[in-house]
Amino acid sequence: MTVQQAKQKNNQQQGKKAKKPKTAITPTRAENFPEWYQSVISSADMAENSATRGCMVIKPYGYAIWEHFQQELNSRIKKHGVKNAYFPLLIPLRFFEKEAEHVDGFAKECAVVTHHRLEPDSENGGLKPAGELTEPMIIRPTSETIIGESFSNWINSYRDLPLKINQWANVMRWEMRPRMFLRTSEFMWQEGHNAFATATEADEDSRKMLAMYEEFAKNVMAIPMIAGEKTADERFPGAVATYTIEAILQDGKALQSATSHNLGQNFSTSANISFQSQDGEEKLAWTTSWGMTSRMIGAMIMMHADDDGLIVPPKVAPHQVYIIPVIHDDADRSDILNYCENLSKRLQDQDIRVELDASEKRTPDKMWGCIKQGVPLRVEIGKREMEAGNITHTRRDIGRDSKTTETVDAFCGKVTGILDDMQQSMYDVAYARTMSMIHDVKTLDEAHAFFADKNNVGQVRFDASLLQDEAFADLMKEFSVTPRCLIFANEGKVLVGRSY
RNA sequence: CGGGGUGUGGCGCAGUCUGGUAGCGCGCCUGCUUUGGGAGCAGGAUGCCGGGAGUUCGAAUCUCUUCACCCCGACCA
Repeated sequence: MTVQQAKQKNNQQQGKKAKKPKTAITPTRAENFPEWYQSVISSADMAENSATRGCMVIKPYGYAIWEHFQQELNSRIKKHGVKNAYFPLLIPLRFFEKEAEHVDGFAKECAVVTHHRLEPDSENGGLKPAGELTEPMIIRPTSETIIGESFSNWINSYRDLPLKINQWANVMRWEMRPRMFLRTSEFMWQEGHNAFATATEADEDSRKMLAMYEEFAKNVMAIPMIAGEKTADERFPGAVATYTIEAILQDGKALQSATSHNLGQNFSTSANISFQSQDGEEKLAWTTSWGMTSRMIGAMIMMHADDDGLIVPPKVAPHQVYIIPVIHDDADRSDILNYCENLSKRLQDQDIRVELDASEKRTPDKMWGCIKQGVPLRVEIGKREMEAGNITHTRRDIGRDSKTTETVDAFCGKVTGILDDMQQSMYDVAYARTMSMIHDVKTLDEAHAFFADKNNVGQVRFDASLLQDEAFADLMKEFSVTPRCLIFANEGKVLVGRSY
């Protein structure tokens, strides 16, 4: 049975019992998508808003997902010959001022550090800033300028190129409208910065890193992406070209999920990243930068989660298998727990991330907790299973229709396969939905008609030449849609729609 | 930063118009019965009603002022 069929069947069954099936998350996606999103996060215990304005606390379960994410992405980055390093959080204002377009793009959202000391404030009994800095610092919104400073020191000869450096870091952009994972004032990411001797190499590199992100999104996060190039208006400030992968979420809005920029010689000019070429000539390097952020966790939620909460792709799931002992009679407790322990060890030996819930919580609470946290495989073990040498397991993405009871040996033999199937199936479902949300139109009138009908969700795709049409500006304004990208896979076509 | 909304036990809300002992549901704790898709009964704990200033004999309630969060725009990974 496919996931769609299973879900359909599930819905039909629930439909018979009650008009409105009980869901773990309220409101449902259909009722209120933004609130549903928040509720999924808190129900899964992933993160919460912090006392610090615009910032969030990533709780252990959410952070564990991020750690698997990092691990997978980091190994891919290294395979591209990139080395990790770390640069300062604070950037002297004068470095930041060097690249004019860059300043225009980020100035409005920079946090500025102006003092280096606190002293008692006699007026209110608290503390006040003192020790004004001779030169203000900004908290990095991105690090092109400060890394450029280092690159100008590190790069002297064509022999020093290419130079490929990545850092895992937090950055700060003073956001007006924060949303957990999607847009917070402080967020975590990796930012790669590469330098080359030629323009061709730089452009190839920025496309290659985008392809890496696309592959990562597909195979690790099970998220299909629309890869393409940003239009000039949507470009990174200071870039010659910006390449992007866009996810189309369940509500039809697009989410820019990672970007890779060909910076040309803009930053090497302002930071003076120059080298002596083979023929002894002084030349400016060609640089790229590329980043993917904790926003991707938000994409994962909005792509995969359902009205019962989170569904985590097995590749990044903190617990891939969750074992719930079902204990009726205290006399069986230690036997059942031992049985569960044995299974847990066998799964660990297969490098499966397994969690055994031996807590005092009631069984149904454990089950719903497991569902809301989106654990891929739930295993229930009671006296019945134990005595028959069995276990019962259920896949999170399919639900109760996937409930299977079989022997421990049979399960251990195929658990890896089940997880792989689920990973693939999550992608397939997401891919089908993404494609169903892209609507081809021939004219701007057709696009207008599409967005004017409130029943329509998704994005439109049309000939990129229409972007020059005056009516396009009106379309953008009326429906707050923007060109998401010039689609690589559909040459000459642009994707247009609402976005986060 | 503009327009709208909301701040009341851990969470969700009522009470505010018309000032007069702070309430409900869920959760939490204790006990018993339960336990395979959100258990039942009984008892119990938890609030400077977002902060500050006023008006008043008296303020969750009226006035002013601040702060935070949510939704819609503009901006953005």
